Amino acid sequence: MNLKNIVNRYLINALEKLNLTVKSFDLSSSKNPKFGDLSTNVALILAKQVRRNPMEIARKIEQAIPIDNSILSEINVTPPGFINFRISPIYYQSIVQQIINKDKHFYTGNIGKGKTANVEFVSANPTGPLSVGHGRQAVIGDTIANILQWHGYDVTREYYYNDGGKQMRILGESVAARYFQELGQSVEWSDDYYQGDYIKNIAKNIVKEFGEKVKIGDAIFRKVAEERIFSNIRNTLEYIGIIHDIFSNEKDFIKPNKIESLIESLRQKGLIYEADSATWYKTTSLGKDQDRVLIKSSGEPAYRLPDIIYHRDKFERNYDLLIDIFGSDHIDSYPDVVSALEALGYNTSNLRVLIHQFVTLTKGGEKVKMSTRKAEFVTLDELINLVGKDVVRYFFLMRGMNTHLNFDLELAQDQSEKNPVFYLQYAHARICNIIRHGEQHGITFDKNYGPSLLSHDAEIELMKQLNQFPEIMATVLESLEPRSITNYLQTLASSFHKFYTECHVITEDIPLSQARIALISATKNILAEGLDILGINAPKRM
RNA sequence: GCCCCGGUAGCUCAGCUGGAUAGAGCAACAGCCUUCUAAGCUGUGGGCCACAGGUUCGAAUCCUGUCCGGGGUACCA
Repeated sequence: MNLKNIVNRYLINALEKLNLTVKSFDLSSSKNPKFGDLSTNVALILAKQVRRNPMEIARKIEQAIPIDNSILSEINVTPPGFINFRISPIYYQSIVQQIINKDKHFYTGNIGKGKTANVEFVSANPTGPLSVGHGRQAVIGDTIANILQWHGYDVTREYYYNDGGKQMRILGESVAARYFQELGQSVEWSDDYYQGDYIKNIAKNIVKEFGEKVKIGDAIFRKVAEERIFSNIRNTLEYIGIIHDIFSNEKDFIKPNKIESLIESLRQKGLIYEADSATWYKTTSLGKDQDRVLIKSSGEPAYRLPDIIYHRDKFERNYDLLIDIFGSDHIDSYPDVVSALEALGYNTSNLRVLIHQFVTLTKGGEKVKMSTRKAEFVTLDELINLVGKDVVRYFFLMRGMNTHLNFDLELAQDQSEKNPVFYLQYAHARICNIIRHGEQHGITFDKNYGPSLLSHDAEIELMKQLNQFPEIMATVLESLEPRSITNYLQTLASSFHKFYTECHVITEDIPLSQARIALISATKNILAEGLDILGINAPKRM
């Protein structure tokens, strides 16, 4: 059981003894160590209810809590009515043992045990290489999947794409145009065409593989382009450690019978009408300011339609938790998908849609506009080559997904050398080095070490941080914001570096050395565990 | 117009399910390596938490309004 639960129980017992009831109260780590380790506002909340002085109530509660020296060393009350708990070093010392003994509490959660989850992310159509913008979503999605796995979920990583739409047609035409240019023929060039060099390369390859006799409108242009681009996308994803379990193709969801059945279901709810020879979804009756087209007058489905069918399919697959990760361009359309699913009778409370803001790229202070079609973008590959996989992942994870991430390319490399990710990795490598050093001097880990020898301020502080890990993981499962993990690992690493400068591990004092080896081993385990969740390497040497 | 996000140190950002003195990194300045990795540690300077109201014992955090910035608002996906 974790520390908070233990103290919480003390409080509840005390309240019962005093015949006090309260709906909810806060028990959290004290921001200022002066006040102890944990503080609660329960007396302040109660004061309002019973109309009495909060200090008076706090003192009563304080007296009703027994001091158990293995956990609590002190309780005190401070104005305006906080009750503060100081935790016994004995408790923190026991944390190190738990971590070393691989206590499950530190290595896995049980909330998702026996449950399934699906995380849909990236979902870029194969019209060009992944950009830096896609990278943010890719890394966030993969890490959220890791977080769910840590909590016991059986996670499916899914990539949804569309290779049948207008954009793909233009892609094929763009390649064809380059192909004929390559053969020295003059072709009509449209501004709509994709302009990146990768298009030229694909065209050159078609010349090489299929010769010079491919005709205008041949399906080969699009087919080869899609294959090439898709394999490139997969390589890029693999490059930063991401592997999807399922690739879902829109084609499988726009079959006539599926479309008809969906339209009919919605029509029965009075949400469908025809106008201007198109089929409309009456989003105004669901609070939107305008209705949306589901089937264009040409008879083709508009993109919302397959999205709805696709999501219905995911619901039918009966996951316990569905997560969609979209860029902010979806902000307006996903509520329509959700409302349609609700209208169809699905319980959307187990669907979580996470919207992240786009990456704003600047080059020497000037904004770089990103457009796949105009080939104005920086590819994810280029970025990874520039700064490395670990930095890319960390960079995208350390900021909240609601921030408009500002990324200056000229500073990217510069910043990477001072990047906080090295701070974490360095802590891990340093520990490995100390352990090696100990081995060279015949001082190794001994499970009969004396935990009570760990009593230096820097040691206590480090143990306190270790104790936080499961709690951080629990809050991240709620918020689905990986940045809490990066923030936590920073403070953990900081506590370790401080410990390192103040306490020598390998010394002539063998018992103390062994106790400290236990402490740094536990620290190493948690650092590695955290980095693993982030998909970042924990190096043994740097 | 409508919707979503943001506005915290010179810069990039934490902190935001309300708590006690607002933090980190970078940049600037001053220190610390004859013993485990200086990619580290210690210290100094730097803030009307955009602005104005409100709720509260208590607001950077919640509510309302204003201003500024980013994005979205297609019978493109």
